[in-house]
Amino acid sequence: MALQHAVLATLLDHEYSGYQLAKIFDIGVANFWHALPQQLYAELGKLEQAGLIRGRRVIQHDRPNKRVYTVTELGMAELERFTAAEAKPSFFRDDLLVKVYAADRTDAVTVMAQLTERAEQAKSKIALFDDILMRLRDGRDEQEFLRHGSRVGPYLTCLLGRSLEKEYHDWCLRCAELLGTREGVRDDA
Amino acid sequence: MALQHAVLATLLDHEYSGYQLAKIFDIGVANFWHALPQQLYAELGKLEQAGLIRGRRVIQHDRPNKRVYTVTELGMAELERFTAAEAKPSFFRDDLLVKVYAADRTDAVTVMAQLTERAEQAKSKIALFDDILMRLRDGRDEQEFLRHGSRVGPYLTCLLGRSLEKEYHDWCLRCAELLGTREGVRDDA
DNA sequence: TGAGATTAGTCAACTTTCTGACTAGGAGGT
DNA sequence: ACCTCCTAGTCAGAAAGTTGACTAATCTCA
Repeated sequence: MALQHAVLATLLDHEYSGYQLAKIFDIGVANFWHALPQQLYAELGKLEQAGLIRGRRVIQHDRPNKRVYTVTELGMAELERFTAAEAKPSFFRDDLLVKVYAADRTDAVTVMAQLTERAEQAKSKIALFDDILMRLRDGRDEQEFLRHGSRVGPYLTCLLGRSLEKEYHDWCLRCAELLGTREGVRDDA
Repeated sequence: MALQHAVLATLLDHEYSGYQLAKIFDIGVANFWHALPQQLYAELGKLEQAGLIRGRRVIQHDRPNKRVYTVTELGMAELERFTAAEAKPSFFRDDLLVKVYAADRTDAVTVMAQLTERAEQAKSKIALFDDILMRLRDGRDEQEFLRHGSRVGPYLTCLLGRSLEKEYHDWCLRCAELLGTREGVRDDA
């Protein structure tokens, strides 16, 4: 179970409330994990009970009060234990891939449409990553920042997210085009 | 739930037994999905009950008998329905990313070791993909095969798998090197 | 002849994740 | 005054995925 560790890692930079975490894990800006609000609230409860994070009530006057969390010493120790432990094999799951796999037996035209749409989404995600990367660099040169910046972890994971999204984008367009030419061929027959 | 559809898509090319599917979904040669044997046997049971696949007992003399499955008309209809329906957002989960995210607060040396090891794994996975791609092409030129081959779906998903693995590989090495130079910097201090 | 690997499949218990409905206060517009 | 959106969080139940132990036949090698 590593949602726990993903939460701990996120809380390294900032104190966040469940609601804020929910947004981070929802859009997947964090990019390496995804979770629903309900899961996060539950996880925060368990983490606090276990003493890995500490919650603090924040009174707000313009909106409902909230509870924000920070990582404790124990939490840091747990993160270190996790880092040293063997990683579970990563996995990637995607409906669209299943559709492409079957595309020449189902409906290639529908799949093409979904591929081009997904390419668009990938494009805006790349733009979002570029935005985040720029903000993390905060004016510094990338080489300089990576060598001497104090917190490069989030930058590195963002770089990977961007690369993968770029590959995915190009692949979508290539597939869509290809399925198009094949459809064309079939129409001739 | 799309394990169901991943199974249907896999059975398009061949009839397979639960045991064979388990191996395909285990190593993730299928690459777009992963599942344990227990899940697959359960899923095959449900799919057959629902009439989406049909099982056939195969008597073997050199080893235990088995039951192999093929997609029915109803199953094809379901795949088409799935193809037309909206795709769930894809996701990618990875312990190593969580570790890198936190690396400059935990143990960069351990993470570096894991990055180089993972790079090696990515390399052999790429080799495996190249192998599969070559077998799918079966001597034909890629352009030619993609334009006129009868079954390009599996080839296309394999191409994506290869691209993503390549990016992941390069990123691992880049991160490991970078964390190394930073560690060096810290040692000087 | 016997041990160990491979093929083939099953059962039960558990954890994790997802679906959907719900409370509650304040902000902003009409 | 009302309606809707946003912030903040909770609860219950179902589905999906994981862990671990188990049966049973056949093949290989010593």
